[in-house]
Amino acid sequence: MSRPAPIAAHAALSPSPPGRREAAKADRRARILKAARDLIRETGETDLPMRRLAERAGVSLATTYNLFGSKRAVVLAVLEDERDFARRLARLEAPDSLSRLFAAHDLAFSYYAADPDFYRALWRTLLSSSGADETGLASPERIRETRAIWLGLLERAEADGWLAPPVSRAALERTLAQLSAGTLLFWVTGALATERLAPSAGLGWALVLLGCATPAGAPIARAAAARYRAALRAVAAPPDPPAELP
Amino acid sequence: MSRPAPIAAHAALSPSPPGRREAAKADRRARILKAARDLIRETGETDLPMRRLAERAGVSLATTYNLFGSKRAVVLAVLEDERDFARRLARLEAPDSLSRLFAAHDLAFSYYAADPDFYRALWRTLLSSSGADETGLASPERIRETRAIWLGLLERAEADGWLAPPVSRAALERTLAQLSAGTLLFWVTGALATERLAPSAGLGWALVLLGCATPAGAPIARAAAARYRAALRAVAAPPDPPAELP
DNA sequence: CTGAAAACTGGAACACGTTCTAGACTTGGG
DNA sequence: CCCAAGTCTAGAACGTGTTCCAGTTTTCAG
Repeated sequence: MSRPAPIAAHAALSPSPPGRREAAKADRRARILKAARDLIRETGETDLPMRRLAERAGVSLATTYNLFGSKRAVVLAVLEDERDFARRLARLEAPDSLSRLFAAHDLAFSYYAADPDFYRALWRTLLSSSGADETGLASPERIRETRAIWLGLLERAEADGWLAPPVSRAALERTLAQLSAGTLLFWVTGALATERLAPSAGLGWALVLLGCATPAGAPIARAAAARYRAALRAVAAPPDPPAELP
Repeated sequence: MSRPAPIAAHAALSPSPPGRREAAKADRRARILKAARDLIRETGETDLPMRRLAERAGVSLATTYNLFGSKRAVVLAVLEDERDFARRLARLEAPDSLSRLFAAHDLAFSYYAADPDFYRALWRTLLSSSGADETGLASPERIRETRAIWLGLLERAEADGWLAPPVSRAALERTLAQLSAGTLLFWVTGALATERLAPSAGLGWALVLLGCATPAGAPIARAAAARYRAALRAVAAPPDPPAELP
């Protein structure tokens, strides 16, 4: 009647039943993910067709749909595998907890600048099939995990006396997330050049945090805003409003 | 089997070449747009299939692709037809030019609250095909037009001494646009309930504008933030796990 | 009035995501 | 060792958006 529930991401970690069957399954999963990464990296802008993906992974098309439930799930898994944000954040140094917030932001967006075509293709595919099921833009675990990271950074900056937001910390985090998402959306749809992506998002963050800063924190936020503005000015070329009307 | 000939009644609206050919073309365009509106409104969540759209409009499938270039273009035209934002903005009253900015924001988002399913389906379709060509999320004219409106409102608030942004007015406008887009994206992907859409976006605006406010303007922005926060609290139940990006 | 250009029409075709079925294979328990 | 359950495979099928073609109708110009 119904397809067996797709295996949860990172299921290969469960150590309980080593069984040969599970091992083979995990291997197939890994092969599919690798094939997806390679295909996107090779074809650049093209979005990976499922049939070619299965062929490349040495696996049947039906198997791909058995292991992941949809193309969306494959891309999501690739995207979540690709980033070790938490680890790199841990060894990130900053003069104070407010600057650390901006440093974390820069780190988060550095991935896109490092491999724009790859991530653009990924996000494009993700957006293209966002309406099918009710799933959002990331897996629930990843969302919870990421939120916790940002909330922790905000809490620290607040405790250190840099921030005194007029709204709840959760609401502030949400605003920052929406700002990032919107900037990313502009970038994915071609309304924002890659070199302007991180500064543009950072400028938004600086303005929001400036609105939440204590008198002590305000200069730091203002300095961040100035820094991002300078970065934007350095690539001042008009960000090509997409051409149409033939 | 012959289809009734296209009616050419009172088609003398176009100024330059009234020609019967152009009139018939415009009539077909209008029929297609009306069919699209009706189909989305009826089927709700379903995205309109092009074949049924053509059939409903009494037009061949090929004709639809001749007049609009793609499904995306049809949806875009529907979306831009549906809104008379500029006109309603003109007769919008507010105690001061900063409050007027918030009132304009509320007006912009009121459309979505009034007909959520319709607009959600529209945006979903728009996002689904955003990667095909290089076009962004709106037509260039519409983008220019809308930007001009917001820039005008910001300029007025600045001239009246409510705002003193540490960045250019254009950058501020861009930040607000990205914030709105991100909030809208969360809503479209189901990460944000309809009742929380406008307050959530408004809260972001309030925080950003608070960061750009003069001492005179700060209380107004803070009051707006409090108002949006109250609205959010009124529908406090977090309906679904929030999506998050970076 | 006549011919040519323009626009529309029906229909086939392609590539895609997704689902389904029937058969073949592997694995693990008895 | 053997069998039942689980899994994979090949392939067809459906509904998409989009393109293309041949044939027909409609309009406009001379």
